[in-house]
Amino acid sequence: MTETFRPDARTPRGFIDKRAADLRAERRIIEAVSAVYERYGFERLDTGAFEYADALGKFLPDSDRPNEGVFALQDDDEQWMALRYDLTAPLARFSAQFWETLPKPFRRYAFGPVWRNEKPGPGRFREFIQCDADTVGSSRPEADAEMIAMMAEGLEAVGLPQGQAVVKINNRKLLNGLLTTVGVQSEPQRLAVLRAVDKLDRLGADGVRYLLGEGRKDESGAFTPGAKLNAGAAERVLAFLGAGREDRGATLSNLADVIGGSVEGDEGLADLAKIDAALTRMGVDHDRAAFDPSIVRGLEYYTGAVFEAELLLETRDEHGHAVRFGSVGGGGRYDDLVARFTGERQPATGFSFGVSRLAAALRAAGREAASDVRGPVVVIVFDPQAMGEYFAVAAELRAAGIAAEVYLGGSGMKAQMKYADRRLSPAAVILGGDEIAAGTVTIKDLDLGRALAAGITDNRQWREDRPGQATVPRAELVASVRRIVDAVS
RNA sequence: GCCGCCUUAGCUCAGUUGGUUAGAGCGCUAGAUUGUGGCUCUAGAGGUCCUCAGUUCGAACCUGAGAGGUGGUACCA
Repeated sequence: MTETFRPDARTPRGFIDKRAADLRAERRIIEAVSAVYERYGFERLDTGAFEYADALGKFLPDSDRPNEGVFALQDDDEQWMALRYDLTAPLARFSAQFWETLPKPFRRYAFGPVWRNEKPGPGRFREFIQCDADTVGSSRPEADAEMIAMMAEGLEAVGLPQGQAVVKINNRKLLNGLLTTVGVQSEPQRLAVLRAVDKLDRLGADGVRYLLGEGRKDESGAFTPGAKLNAGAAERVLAFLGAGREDRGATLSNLADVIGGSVEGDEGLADLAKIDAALTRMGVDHDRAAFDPSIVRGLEYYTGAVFEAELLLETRDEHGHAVRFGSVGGGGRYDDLVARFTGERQPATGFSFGVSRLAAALRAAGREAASDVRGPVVVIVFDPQAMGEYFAVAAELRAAGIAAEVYLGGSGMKAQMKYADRRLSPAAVILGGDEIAAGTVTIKDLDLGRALAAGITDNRQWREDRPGQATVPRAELVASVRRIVDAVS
Protein backbone atom coordinates (compact mmCIF):
# COMPACT_ATOMS: atom_id res chain seq x y z
CA MET A 1 0.00 0.00 0.00
CA THR A 2 1.66 3.18 -1.11
CA GLU A 3 0.67 6.59 0.04
CA THR A 4 1.55 9.57 -2.11
CA PHE A 5 3.19 12.34 -0.14
CA ARG A 6 1.29 15.58 -0.55
CA PRO A 7 3.07 18.66 0.72
CA ASP A 8 1.10 21.47 2.30
CA ALA A 9 0.75 24.38 -0.10
CA ARG A 10 1.81 27.19 2.23
CA THR A 11 4.32 29.98 2.59
CA PRO A 12 6.97 29.90 5.30
CA ARG A 13 6.09 32.38 8.01
CA GLY A 14 7.32 35.87 7.44
CA PHE A 15 7.29 35.41 3.68
CA ILE A 16 4.49 36.68 1.48
CA ASP A 17 3.33 36.38 -2.08
CA LYS A 18 2.87 39.67 -3.86
CA ARG A 19 0.54 40.00 -6.80
CA ALA A 20 0.52 42.58 -9.55
CA ALA A 21 -1.13 45.39 -7.58
CA ASP A 22 1.35 45.10 -4.68
CA LEU A 23 4.28 44.89 -7.04
CA ARG A 24 3.17 47.92 -8.95
CA ALA A 25 2.98 49.97 -5.74
CA GLU A 26 6.45 48.83 -4.69
CA ARG A 27 7.92 49.50 -8.09
CA ARG A 28 6.47 53.01 -8.10
CA ILE A 29 8.15 53.72 -4.77
CA ILE A 30 11.48 52.31 -5.90
CA GLU A 31 11.41 54.33 -9.10
CA ALA A 32 10.47 57.58 -7.38
CA VAL A 33 13.14 57.19 -4.71
CA SER A 34 15.82 56.04 -7.15
CA ALA A 35 15.19 59.09 -9.31
CA VAL A 36 15.88 61.28 -6.28
CA TYR A 37 19.13 59.44 -5.54
CA GLU A 38 20.28 59.75 -9.14
CA ARG A 39 19.53 63.47 -9.13
CA TYR A 40 21.90 63.77 -6.19
CA GLY A 41 24.63 62.01 -8.15
CA PHE A 42 24.45 58.50 -6.71
CA GLU A 43 25.25 55.54 -8.96
CA ARG A 44 23.41 52.29 -8.81
CA LEU A 45 25.09 49.15 -7.52
CA ASP A 46 23.75 45.61 -7.30
CA THR A 47 25.46 42.98 -5.21
CA GLY A 48 24.46 39.36 -4.75
CA ALA A 49 21.96 38.14 -2.20
CA PHE A 50 24.59 36.09 -0.38
CA GLU A 51 27.68 37.31 1.38
CA TYR A 52 30.18 35.29 3.36
CA ALA A 53 28.89 35.20 6.89
CA ASP A 54 32.06 36.71 8.33
CA ALA A 55 31.56 39.75 6.10
CA LEU A 56 28.19 40.33 7.75
CA GLY A 57 28.68 38.75 11.13
CA LYS A 58 30.49 41.25 13.28
CA PHE A 59 27.66 43.72 13.42
CA LEU A 60 24.99 41.32 14.46
CA PRO A 61 23.43 42.32 17.76
CA ASP A 62 24.52 39.19 19.61
CA SER A 63 28.14 38.57 18.86
CA ASP A 64 28.02 35.41 20.95
CA ARG A 65 25.47 33.88 18.57
CA PRO A 66 27.19 34.54 15.25
CA ASN A 67 24.47 33.50 12.86
CA GLU A 68 21.45 34.51 14.88
CA GLY A 69 19.11 36.68 12.90
CA VAL A 70 20.37 35.77 9.44
CA PHE A 71 19.70 32.95 7.01
CA ALA A 72 22.98 31.12 6.71
CA LEU A 73 24.12 28.00 4.91
CA GLN A 74 27.40 26.25 4.31
CA ASP A 75 28.81 26.27 0.80
CA ASP A 76 30.36 23.07 -0.61
CA ASP A 77 33.77 24.39 0.34
CA GLU A 78 32.50 24.53 3.94
CA GLN A 79 32.45 28.31 4.08
CA TRP A 80 29.43 29.89 5.70
CA MET A 81 27.37 32.17 3.52
CA ALA A 82 24.43 34.26 4.64
CA LEU A 83 21.65 36.17 2.95
CA ARG A 84 22.23 39.90 3.37
CA TYR A 85 20.20 41.45 6.19
CA ASP A 86 20.62 44.98 4.83
CA LEU A 87 22.31 46.74 1.92
CA THR A 88 24.95 48.56 3.94
CA ALA A 89 27.02 45.56 4.94
CA PRO A 90 27.43 44.44 1.31
CA LEU A 91 28.42 48.01 0.44
CA ALA A 92 31.09 47.97 3.13
CA ARG A 93 32.44 44.72 1.68
CA PHE A 94 32.31 46.09 -1.87
CA SER A 95 34.00 49.33 -0.88
CA ALA A 96 36.79 47.51 0.89
CA GLN A 97 37.26 45.09 -2.00
CA PHE A 98 37.42 47.70 -4.76
CA TRP A 99 38.52 50.75 -2.80
CA GLU A 100 41.57 51.49 -4.95
CA THR A 101 39.53 51.60 -8.14
CA LEU A 102 36.57 53.63 -6.88
CA PRO A 103 36.07 57.36 -7.31
CA LYS A 104 36.23 58.82 -3.80
CA PRO A 105 34.01 59.70 -2.08
CA PHE A 106 32.00 56.79 -3.44
CA ARG A 107 28.30 57.52 -3.77
CA ARG A 108 26.01 54.65 -4.58
CA TYR A 109 22.42 53.58 -4.17
CA ALA A 110 20.92 50.12 -4.20
CA PHE A 111 17.56 48.48 -3.80
CA GLY A 112 16.40 44.94 -3.44
CA PRO A 113 15.22 42.32 -1.00
CA VAL A 114 16.96 41.69 2.30
CA TRP A 115 16.33 38.83 4.71
CA ARG A 116 16.18 38.60 8.47
CA ASN A 117 15.62 35.36 10.28
CA GLU A 118 13.58 36.61 13.18
CA LYS A 119 10.02 36.64 14.44
CA PRO A 120 7.73 38.39 11.98
CA GLY A 121 5.07 40.78 13.23
CA PRO A 122 2.47 43.06 11.77
CA GLY A 123 4.21 44.86 8.91
CA ARG A 124 7.39 42.94 9.67
CA PHE A 125 8.53 40.16 7.38
CA ARG A 126 11.52 37.91 7.01
CA GLU A 127 11.99 39.15 3.46
CA PHE A 128 11.48 42.79 2.58
CA ILE A 129 12.73 45.42 0.20
CA GLN A 130 15.01 48.29 1.04
CA CYS A 131 16.13 51.24 -1.03
CA ASP A 132 19.44 52.50 0.25
CA ALA A 133 21.89 55.35 -0.46
CA ASP A 134 25.35 55.81 1.05
CA THR A 135 28.40 57.98 0.73
CA VAL A 136 31.68 56.28 1.65
CA GLY A 137 34.78 58.39 2.14
CA SER A 138 33.44 61.71 3.36
CA SER A 139 33.52 62.79 6.98
CA ARG A 140 31.82 66.10 6.28
CA PRO A 141 28.58 66.66 8.17
CA GLU A 142 27.27 67.99 4.86
CA ALA A 143 27.34 64.41 3.59
CA ASP A 144 24.88 63.61 6.39
CA ALA A 145 22.83 66.67 5.51
CA GLU A 146 22.60 65.40 1.97
CA MET A 147 21.25 62.06 3.22
CA ILE A 148 18.61 63.88 5.22
CA ALA A 149 17.68 66.04 2.26
CA MET A 150 17.33 62.94 0.08
CA MET A 151 15.11 61.30 2.68
CA ALA A 152 12.90 64.36 2.80
CA GLU A 153 12.75 64.57 -0.97
CA GLY A 154 12.14 60.83 -1.24
CA LEU A 155 9.17 61.07 1.12
CA GLU A 156 7.78 63.82 -1.04
CA ALA A 157 8.38 61.79 -4.20
CA VAL A 158 6.41 58.78 -2.97
CA GLY A 159 3.46 60.96 -2.01
CA LEU A 160 4.13 61.97 1.60
CA PRO A 161 4.40 65.74 1.50
CA GLN A 162 5.32 68.02 4.37
CA GLY A 163 3.17 67.38 7.40
CA GLN A 164 2.59 63.69 6.63
CA ALA A 165 6.11 62.50 7.31
CA VAL A 166 9.19 64.00 8.88
CA VAL A 167 12.88 63.18 9.17
CA LYS A 168 14.12 63.28 12.75
CA ILE A 169 17.79 63.89 13.35
CA ASN A 170 20.11 63.32 16.28
CA ASN A 171 23.78 62.69 16.86
CA ARG A 172 25.28 59.83 18.80
CA LYS A 173 28.06 62.09 19.97
CA LEU A 174 25.45 64.11 21.85
CA LEU A 175 24.13 60.97 23.48
CA ASN A 176 27.63 59.85 24.36
CA GLY A 177 28.41 63.27 25.81
CA LEU A 178 25.22 63.06 27.86
CA LEU A 179 26.13 59.63 29.15
CA THR A 180 29.51 60.91 30.22
CA THR A 181 28.11 63.91 32.07
CA VAL A 182 25.54 61.86 33.97
CA GLY A 183 28.28 59.46 35.00
CA VAL A 184 27.31 56.23 33.27
CA GLN A 185 29.80 53.60 34.37
CA SER A 186 29.47 50.42 32.39
CA GLU A 187 28.64 49.35 28.87
CA PRO A 188 25.46 47.48 29.94
CA GLN A 189 24.28 50.60 31.74
CA ARG A 190 25.04 52.70 28.68
CA LEU A 191 22.94 50.40 26.49
CA ALA A 192 20.12 50.40 29.02
CA VAL A 193 20.01 54.20 29.02
CA LEU A 194 19.99 54.33 25.23
CA ARG A 195 17.17 51.79 25.04
CA ALA A 196 15.17 53.81 27.54
CA VAL A 197 15.74 57.01 25.56
CA ASP A 198 14.60 55.29 22.39
CA LYS A 199 11.21 54.58 23.94
CA LEU A 200 10.25 58.17 24.66
CA ASP A 201 7.75 58.40 21.82
CA ARG A 202 5.96 55.24 22.93
CA LEU A 203 6.10 55.38 26.71
CA GLY A 204 6.33 59.08 27.37
CA ALA A 205 8.55 60.82 29.92
CA ASP A 206 7.17 58.84 32.88
CA GLY A 207 7.81 55.49 31.27
CA VAL A 208 11.33 56.52 30.39
CA ARG A 209 11.90 57.76 33.95
CA TYR A 210 11.14 54.26 35.28
CA LEU A 211 13.40 52.67 32.71
CA LEU A 212 16.22 55.03 33.60
CA GLY A 213 15.78 54.16 37.26
CA GLU A 214 14.72 50.86 38.75
CA GLY A 215 12.71 49.46 35.87
CA ARG A 216 9.20 49.37 34.53
CA LYS A 217 6.30 46.97 34.70
CA ASP A 218 3.91 47.17 31.75
CA GLU A 219 0.20 46.34 31.58
CA SER A 220 0.88 42.75 30.62
CA GLY A 221 2.82 42.38 33.87
CA ALA A 222 6.21 41.97 32.19
CA PHE A 223 9.00 43.75 33.98
CA THR A 224 11.79 45.52 32.11
CA PRO A 225 14.83 46.15 34.30
CA GLY A 226 16.01 49.75 34.37
CA ALA A 227 19.35 51.48 33.94
CA LYS A 228 19.66 52.21 37.67
CA LEU A 229 20.59 55.85 37.27
CA ASN A 230 20.15 58.04 40.33
CA ALA A 231 17.27 60.51 40.27
CA GLY A 232 19.40 63.54 39.44
CA ALA A 233 21.03 61.81 36.49
CA ALA A 234 17.68 60.56 35.22
CA GLU A 235 16.21 64.06 35.33
CA ARG A 236 19.20 65.31 33.41
CA VAL A 237 18.58 62.74 30.69
CA LEU A 238 14.91 63.71 30.59
CA ALA A 239 15.83 67.38 30.30
CA PHE A 240 17.98 66.45 27.33
CA LEU A 241 15.09 64.56 25.75
CA GLY A 242 12.82 67.55 26.24
CA ALA A 243 15.21 69.93 24.53
CA GLY A 244 13.44 69.93 21.17
CA ARG A 245 12.18 73.38 20.15
CA GLU A 246 10.18 74.99 17.38
CA ASP A 247 13.07 75.08 14.93
CA ARG A 248 16.49 73.53 14.49
CA GLY A 249 18.45 76.60 15.60
CA ALA A 250 16.51 76.98 18.84
CA THR A 251 16.81 73.26 19.54
CA LEU A 252 20.57 73.48 19.07
CA SER A 253 21.09 76.34 21.48
CA ASN A 254 18.80 74.69 23.98
CA LEU A 255 20.73 71.43 23.68
CA ALA A 256 23.95 73.37 24.24
CA ASP A 257 22.61 74.49 27.61
CA VAL A 258 21.77 70.96 28.66
CA ILE A 259 24.74 69.09 27.27
CA GLY A 260 27.44 71.67 26.64
CA GLY A 261 30.78 71.13 28.25
CA SER A 262 31.62 67.56 27.36
CA VAL A 263 34.13 67.24 24.55
CA GLU A 264 32.08 64.75 22.59
CA GLY A 265 28.86 66.63 23.14
CA ASP A 266 30.37 69.83 21.79
CA GLU A 267 31.62 67.95 18.74
CA GLY A 268 28.13 66.64 18.14
CA LEU A 269 26.66 70.11 18.45
CA ALA A 270 29.16 71.49 15.95
CA ASP A 271 28.27 68.71 13.48
CA LEU A 272 24.56 69.37 13.88
CA ALA A 273 25.12 73.10 13.32
CA LYS A 274 26.78 72.32 9.99
CA ILE A 275 23.99 69.92 9.06
CA ASP A 276 21.44 72.61 9.91
CA ALA A 277 23.22 75.18 7.75
CA ALA A 278 23.47 72.82 4.76
CA LEU A 279 19.84 71.74 5.07
CA THR A 280 18.68 75.32 5.23
CA ARG A 281 20.59 76.21 2.07
CA MET A 282 19.18 73.14 0.33
CA GLY A 283 15.72 74.38 1.20
CA VAL A 284 14.88 71.64 3.74
CA ASP A 285 13.14 73.35 6.64
CA HIS A 286 12.26 72.28 10.15
CA ASP A 287 8.88 70.82 9.19
CA ARG A 288 10.64 68.31 6.94
CA ALA A 289 13.74 67.61 9.01
CA ALA A 290 13.86 68.30 12.74
CA PHE A 291 16.39 67.71 15.49
CA ASP A 292 15.00 65.21 17.97
CA PRO A 293 17.18 64.23 20.95
CA SER A 294 15.31 60.97 21.52
CA ILE A 295 16.33 59.32 18.25
CA VAL A 296 18.81 56.52 18.97
CA ARG A 297 18.69 53.76 16.29
CA GLY A 298 20.94 50.71 16.35
CA LEU A 299 23.10 50.47 19.39
CA GLU A 300 26.44 49.21 18.10
CA TYR A 301 26.67 50.58 14.67
CA TYR A 302 26.33 54.33 14.41
CA THR A 303 29.10 56.74 15.34
CA GLY A 304 27.68 60.19 14.52
CA ALA A 305 24.53 61.60 13.02
CA VAL A 306 21.47 59.35 13.08
CA PHE A 307 18.19 59.96 11.33
CA GLU A 308 14.82 58.37 11.02
CA ALA A 309 11.87 58.99 8.71
CA GLU A 310 8.66 58.92 10.67
CA LEU A 311 5.14 58.78 9.37
CA LEU A 312 2.83 61.39 10.87
CA LEU A 313 -0.25 60.26 8.94
CA GLU A 314 -3.05 58.68 10.86
CA THR A 315 -3.34 55.12 9.57
CA ARG A 316 -5.95 52.47 10.26
CA ASP A 317 -5.96 48.75 9.84
CA GLU A 318 -8.75 46.85 8.10
CA HIS A 319 -10.77 46.84 11.33
CA GLY A 320 -10.56 50.62 11.58
CA HIS A 321 -8.16 50.63 14.52
CA ALA A 322 -5.51 53.31 14.56
CA VAL A 323 -2.08 51.91 13.77
CA ARG A 324 1.27 53.43 14.66
CA PHE A 325 3.47 53.01 11.67
CA GLY A 326 6.43 54.87 13.03
CA SER A 327 9.64 54.54 11.13
CA VAL A 328 9.62 53.98 7.39
CA GLY A 329 13.34 54.46 6.99
CA GLY A 330 16.48 55.49 8.77
CA GLY A 331 20.22 55.65 8.79
CA GLY A 332 23.21 57.52 10.04
CA ARG A 333 26.96 57.84 10.12
CA TYR A 334 28.94 54.65 10.58
CA ASP A 335 32.63 55.32 10.40
CA ASP A 336 33.87 51.88 11.43
CA LEU A 337 32.24 49.55 8.94
CA VAL A 338 34.83 49.49 6.16
CA ALA A 339 37.69 49.37 8.64
CA ARG A 340 36.65 45.83 9.52
CA PHE A 341 37.99 44.72 6.17
CA THR A 342 40.92 47.05 5.55
CA GLY A 343 41.98 48.18 8.99
CA GLU A 344 41.66 51.70 7.69
CA ARG A 345 38.93 53.83 9.18
CA GLN A 346 36.66 55.04 6.43
CA PRO A 347 33.98 57.63 7.13
CA ALA A 348 30.59 56.71 5.74
CA THR A 349 26.99 57.77 6.01
CA GLY A 350 23.78 56.45 4.53
CA PHE A 351 20.18 55.45 5.02
CA SER A 352 17.51 53.10 3.79
CA PHE A 353 13.85 53.40 3.06
CA GLY A 354 11.84 50.32 3.91
CA VAL A 355 10.03 49.98 0.61
CA SER A 356 7.64 47.30 1.83
CA ARG A 357 6.81 49.36 4.90
CA LEU A 358 6.35 52.51 2.84
CA ALA A 359 4.00 50.64 0.52
CA ALA A 360 2.04 49.28 3.49
CA ALA A 361 1.94 52.72 5.08
CA LEU A 362 0.65 54.38 1.94
CA ARG A 363 -1.97 51.67 1.60
CA ALA A 364 -3.03 52.00 5.23
CA ALA A 365 -3.27 55.76 4.76
CA GLY A 366 -5.60 55.14 1.85
CA ARG A 367 -3.05 56.84 -0.35
CA GLU A 368 -2.32 53.94 -2.59
CA ALA A 369 -5.91 53.06 -3.48
CA ALA A 370 -5.29 49.42 -4.27
CA SER A 371 -6.39 50.01 -7.81
CA ASP A 372 -6.91 46.81 -9.65
CA VAL A 373 -4.62 45.69 -12.41
CA ARG A 374 -6.41 45.57 -15.74
CA GLY A 375 -6.17 42.41 -17.79
CA PRO A 376 -5.55 42.00 -21.50
CA VAL A 377 -8.09 42.06 -24.29
CA VAL A 378 -9.37 38.47 -24.47
CA VAL A 379 -9.92 36.84 -27.83
CA ILE A 380 -12.79 34.40 -27.32
CA VAL A 381 -12.32 30.94 -28.79
CA PHE A 382 -15.65 30.21 -30.39
CA ASP A 383 -14.62 27.68 -32.97
CA PRO A 384 -11.49 25.61 -32.33
CA GLN A 385 -11.10 25.23 -36.10
CA ALA A 386 -10.41 28.98 -36.31
CA MET A 387 -7.56 28.98 -33.77
CA GLY A 388 -5.19 30.40 -36.41
CA GLU A 389 -7.48 33.37 -36.94
CA TYR A 390 -7.66 34.02 -33.21
CA PHE A 391 -3.91 34.15 -32.90
CA ALA A 392 -3.73 36.47 -35.90
CA VAL A 393 -6.16 38.80 -34.12
CA ALA A 394 -4.07 38.73 -30.94
CA ALA A 395 -0.92 39.43 -32.92
CA GLU A 396 -2.56 42.39 -34.64
CA LEU A 397 -3.57 43.87 -31.31
CA ARG A 398 -0.14 43.28 -29.78
CA ALA A 399 1.55 44.89 -32.78
CA ALA A 400 -0.62 47.93 -32.07
CA GLY A 401 0.65 47.96 -28.50
CA ILE A 402 -2.50 46.53 -26.95
CA ALA A 403 -2.18 43.71 -24.43
CA ALA A 404 -4.11 40.74 -25.80
CA GLU A 405 -4.42 37.01 -25.36
CA VAL A 406 -6.29 34.10 -26.86
CA TYR A 407 -8.27 32.12 -24.29
CA LEU A 408 -6.40 28.87 -23.84
CA GLY A 409 -8.66 27.04 -21.44
CA GLY A 410 -11.07 24.33 -22.45
CA SER A 411 -14.34 25.88 -21.40
CA GLY A 412 -17.26 27.26 -23.37
CA MET A 413 -18.10 30.79 -24.24
CA LYS A 414 -19.88 31.65 -21.01
CA ALA A 415 -16.86 30.67 -18.98
CA GLN A 416 -14.64 32.63 -21.34
CA MET A 417 -16.65 35.79 -20.77
CA LYS A 418 -16.42 35.17 -17.07
CA TYR A 419 -12.67 34.76 -17.39
CA ALA A 420 -12.35 38.09 -19.18
CA ASP A 421 -14.52 39.68 -16.50
CA ARG A 422 -12.36 38.33 -13.72
CA ARG A 423 -9.17 39.48 -15.40
CA LEU A 424 -10.74 42.96 -15.55
CA SER A 425 -10.20 42.96 -19.28
CA PRO A 426 -11.34 46.11 -21.05
CA ALA A 427 -12.76 44.18 -24.00
CA ALA A 428 -13.49 40.77 -25.47
CA VAL A 429 -13.17 39.98 -29.17
CA ILE A 430 -15.83 37.58 -30.45
CA LEU A 431 -15.19 35.95 -33.78
CA GLY A 432 -17.66 33.16 -34.53
CA GLY A 433 -18.94 31.57 -37.69
CA ASP A 434 -21.35 34.43 -38.37
CA GLU A 435 -18.64 37.06 -38.12
CA ILE A 436 -16.13 35.12 -40.17
CA ALA A 437 -18.70 34.53 -42.91
CA ALA A 438 -19.64 38.20 -42.93
CA GLY A 439 -16.09 39.52 -42.71
CA THR A 440 -16.85 41.23 -39.41
CA VAL A 441 -15.81 41.00 -35.80
CA THR A 442 -17.81 41.59 -32.63
CA ILE A 443 -16.17 43.60 -29.90
CA LYS A 444 -17.59 43.79 -26.41
CA ASP A 445 -16.77 46.72 -24.16
CA LEU A 446 -16.82 44.95 -20.80
CA ASP A 447 -16.84 48.09 -18.65
CA LEU A 448 -19.74 49.54 -20.60
CA GLY A 449 -21.54 46.21 -20.44
CA ARG A 450 -21.08 46.11 -16.68
CA ALA A 451 -22.45 49.61 -16.33
CA LEU A 452 -25.48 48.87 -18.50
CA ALA A 453 -26.17 45.60 -16.70
CA ALA A 454 -27.02 47.51 -13.55
CA GLY A 455 -30.22 48.75 -15.17
CA ILE A 456 -31.33 45.37 -16.50
CA THR A 457 -33.17 42.93 -14.30
CA ASP A 458 -34.89 40.84 -16.92
CA ASN A 459 -32.87 37.93 -18.18
CA ARG A 460 -34.36 37.89 -21.65
CA GLN A 461 -33.59 41.57 -22.10
CA TRP A 462 -30.04 41.09 -20.83
CA ARG A 463 -29.46 38.39 -23.39
CA GLU A 464 -31.06 40.22 -26.28
CA ASP A 465 -29.52 43.64 -25.63
CA ARG A 466 -25.98 42.33 -25.48
CA PRO A 467 -24.96 45.54 -23.71
CA GLY A 468 -21.72 47.22 -24.72
CA GLN A 469 -21.35 45.10 -27.81
CA ALA A 470 -20.78 46.19 -31.41
CA THR A 471 -20.06 44.35 -34.65
CA VAL A 472 -17.68 46.13 -37.03
CA PRO A 473 -15.89 45.24 -40.26
CA ARG A 474 -12.89 42.99 -39.63
CA ALA A 475 -10.54 45.71 -40.92
CA GLU A 476 -11.63 48.05 -38.15
CA LEU A 477 -10.70 45.62 -35.35
CA VAL A 478 -7.67 47.44 -34.02
CA ALA A 479 -9.21 50.90 -34.23
CA SER A 480 -12.36 49.79 -32.40
CA VAL A 481 -10.49 48.00 -29.66
CA ARG A 482 -8.16 50.94 -29.25
CA ARG A 483 -11.07 53.30 -28.62
CA ILE A 484 -12.24 51.09 -25.76
CA VAL A 485 -8.77 50.53 -24.29
CA ASP A 486 -7.85 54.22 -24.46
CA ALA A 487 -11.02 55.15 -22.62
CA VAL A 488 -9.97 52.88 -19.75
CA SER A 489 -6.51 54.27 -19.17
C1' G B 1 12.75 35.30 23.76
C1' C B 2 8.42 36.07 27.49
C1' C B 3 2.83 36.65 28.47
C1' G B 4 -2.40 36.38 26.69
C1' C B 5 -5.99 34.82 23.07
C1' C B 6 -7.19 31.89 18.79
C1' U B 7 -7.07 27.38 15.07
C1' U B 8 -13.90 23.51 11.90
C1' A B 9 -14.84 23.85 3.61
C1' G B 10 -11.05 28.49 -0.77
C1' C B 11 -13.06 32.89 2.67
C1' U B 12 -16.15 34.48 7.08
C1' C B 13 -18.03 31.62 10.78
C1' A B 14 -22.13 28.07 13.32
C1' G B 15 -21.89 23.46 16.00
C1' U B 16 -25.28 19.29 20.21
C1' U B 17 -23.87 17.84 28.89
C1' G B 18 -18.65 13.84 24.68
C1' G B 19 -23.12 9.81 20.76
C1' U B 20 -24.49 7.48 13.90
C1' U B 21 -23.58 10.10 7.27
C1' A B 22 -20.05 17.76 10.62
C1' G B 23 -23.42 22.60 8.74
C1' A B 24 -24.57 27.95 6.78
C1' G B 25 -23.46 32.29 3.89
C1' C B 26 -20.15 33.90 0.30
C1' G B 27 -16.88 31.94 -3.41
C1' C B 28 -15.93 27.93 -7.09
C1' U B 29 -17.79 24.39 -11.22
C1' A B 30 -21.96 23.51 -14.15
C1' G B 31 -27.26 23.47 -15.91
C1' A B 32 -31.76 26.36 -16.80
C1' U B 33 -29.99 30.10 -21.42
C1' U B 34 -28.23 25.92 -29.65
C1' G B 35 -22.99 32.10 -29.46
C1' U B 36 -22.17 36.10 -24.11
C1' G B 37 -19.40 38.35 -17.82
C1' G B 38 -24.75 40.68 -14.40
C1' C B 39 -29.78 38.98 -11.93
C1' U B 40 -32.74 34.63 -10.51
C1' C B 41 -33.43 29.39 -9.71
C1' U B 42 -31.26 24.43 -9.48
C1' A B 43 -27.43 20.93 -8.92
C1' G B 44 -22.36 19.55 -7.93
C1' A B 45 -17.42 19.59 -6.16
C1' G B 46 -14.77 20.82 -1.88
C1' G B 47 -13.29 18.85 5.20
C1' U B 48 -6.48 14.52 8.27
C1' C B 49 -12.77 19.47 12.56
C1' C B 50 -4.12 22.27 13.24
C1' U B 51 -0.75 17.83 14.80
C1' C B 52 0.57 14.04 18.19
C1' A B 53 -0.41 11.59 22.67
C1' G B 54 -3.88 10.66 26.72
C1' U B 55 -8.92 10.00 29.21
C1' U B 56 -13.40 7.31 27.38
C1' C B 57 -17.46 1.98 25.00
C1' G B 58 -17.20 6.50 21.95
C1' A B 59 -13.51 12.94 21.08
C1' A B 60 -14.37 18.53 16.40
C1' C B 61 -15.91 18.96 21.84
C1' C B 62 -12.28 16.92 27.91
C1' U B 63 -6.59 16.77 29.42
C1' G B 64 -1.34 17.39 28.07
C1' A B 65 2.56 18.54 24.71
C1' G B 66 3.81 20.65 20.06
C1' A B 67 2.95 23.65 15.54
C1' G B 68 0.76 27.80 13.20
C1' G B 69 -1.78 32.49 13.63
C1' U B 70 -2.79 36.90 16.38
C1' G B 71 -2.25 40.91 20.18
C1' G B 72 1.12 42.91 23.81
C1' U B 73 6.31 42.99 25.51
C1' A B 74 11.64 42.47 24.50
C1' C B 75 15.04 43.01 20.42
C1' C B 76 15.69 45.43 15.81
C1' A B 77 21.92 45.76 11.88
